[in-house]
Amino acid sequence: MPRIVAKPRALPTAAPAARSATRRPAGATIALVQSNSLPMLVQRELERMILSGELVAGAKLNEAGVADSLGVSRGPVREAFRALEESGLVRLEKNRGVFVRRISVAEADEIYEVRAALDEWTGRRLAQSATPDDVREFRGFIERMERAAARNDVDAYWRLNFDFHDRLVTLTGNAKLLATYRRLVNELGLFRRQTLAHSGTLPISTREHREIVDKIASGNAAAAGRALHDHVMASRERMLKTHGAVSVAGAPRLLGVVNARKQR
Amino acid sequence: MPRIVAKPRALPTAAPAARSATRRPAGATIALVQSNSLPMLVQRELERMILSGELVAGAKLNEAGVADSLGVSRGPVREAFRALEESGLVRLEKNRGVFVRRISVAEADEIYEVRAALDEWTGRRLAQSATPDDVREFRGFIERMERAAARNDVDAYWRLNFDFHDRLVTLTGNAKLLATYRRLVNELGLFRRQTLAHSGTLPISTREHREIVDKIASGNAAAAGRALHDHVMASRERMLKTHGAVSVAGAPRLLGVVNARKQR
DNA sequence: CGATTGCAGATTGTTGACAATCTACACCCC
DNA sequence: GGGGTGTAGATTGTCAACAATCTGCAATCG
Repeated sequence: MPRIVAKPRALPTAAPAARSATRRPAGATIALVQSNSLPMLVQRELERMILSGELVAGAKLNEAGVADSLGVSRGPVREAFRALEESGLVRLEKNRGVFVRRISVAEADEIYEVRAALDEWTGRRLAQSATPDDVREFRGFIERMERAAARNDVDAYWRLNFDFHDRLVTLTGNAKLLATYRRLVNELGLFRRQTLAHSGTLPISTREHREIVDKIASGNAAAAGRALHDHVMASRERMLKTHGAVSVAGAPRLLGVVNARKQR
Repeated sequence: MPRIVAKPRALPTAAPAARSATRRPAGATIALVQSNSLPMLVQRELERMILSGELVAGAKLNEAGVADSLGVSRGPVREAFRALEESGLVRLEKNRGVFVRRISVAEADEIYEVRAALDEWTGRRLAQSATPDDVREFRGFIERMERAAARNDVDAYWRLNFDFHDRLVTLTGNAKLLATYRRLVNELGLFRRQTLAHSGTLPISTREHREIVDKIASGNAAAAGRALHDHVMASRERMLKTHGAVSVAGAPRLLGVVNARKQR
């Protein structure tokens, strides 16, 4: 198993500043150090590392190692680990260590279903509350996604897709929904071995996106909700296909789930 | 503000057992002490105290105090605090302390909306996957709820209602959905100043519950989803009413939310 | 008399050290 | 030679002490 060392200068520019505390750069960040404790900083840095793929799923996180590389002691690191465990990004095994969580196909499948439910609600809400400006912004996203798809830039497409969906949920104005949604997407991020990697599916995804925005713009709540729901479930199907899992036969939406109990 | 002291013998029966570790009762729990670290125990105990109302919203939690009363040092307590913060039950203020979170009406409102989305999905799924045994179990719940309502036992009713809904989500077989649902309900629990307190609404709630089970039993996914969605939104309305908040005029379902943006 | 400043006590943030546990490797016995 | 056993090293769990920060009160000055 690969011993995790983490970049030596991951956070050292921030840590000393927080420690000396007496002298701060200038009239700069006054309330910034207020809300940022050491455990918070460590948590955020580890989260960044995990979500960026710098720390792969299954990797072991060494307490002392992380503490050293970040220039803090083990206490704050342990606190950060607890928070990350609760947010679902790492798994704690008593006396064994902490590991970046590995999401199984079955679990990813579950997450997709929950996401579909949240996104359907998002679509319904936006169909009623979205302003013309909002719609213009969404169309801007789609335009950029089309350009990215045209030049087969999967990375850029992925990022735009991420931002597009995040923005949709944000504009519902429901902070709790956004927090819930982001937690799920983060966990799903642990799983993405480039699900929509092969650029063949990009045009399909783009068409679905356009459908979503059109339905939102039309003000038809039910239709917009259905469009978003189906889009997420279609993504789920694409995921299942690329992972060779036996997809439930039939239509992707609420069919063929007779023995759902089994998937525990 | 009331200084929290917590019951002196809150956990001491468990703590020493975990510490001496050499001698365990009998051939009893071998793998139990394996998975239960001190921070986990503290977290669970504090969670229980908060959800049971033993610690009221807004109360300050003293690190040393909690550590003393639970017979551990401050380290595990701090780790438990971090986990509880991430799960949304407490709020950490740097250099000020940790406080049991206080949920505003606006936030509770948001949570109800997210819950409605999840419950709608739950209803749809159960309409397709629930077995006759499941339906019988649900009807059992309703029967008991009716009896509790008949004798105006609001506490018993509340507990049954809680278990009923939890069981619904559990039987979908989607663990991630269940975890997400419970997190939201926990946070909502911080808010319950007996929303359905006055027993007048009990018959209404019961009628809605029967509707839900009937629709699930009928196998009509869309109708079951709608029944659960509407039930949650009706609960939301009852909550808003008892808190004197200005409920959005009009039908409770997806109407009159023209300026949703403002509720941030 | 009101506002500000300084101080004392209490509380939180962080650290390093010690104890318990696990892992891996070498050794021994059959 | 194979399987079990014991020990050394490394890693995690827990703790107590030190440093930094905050809160409340009292004294002082305008």
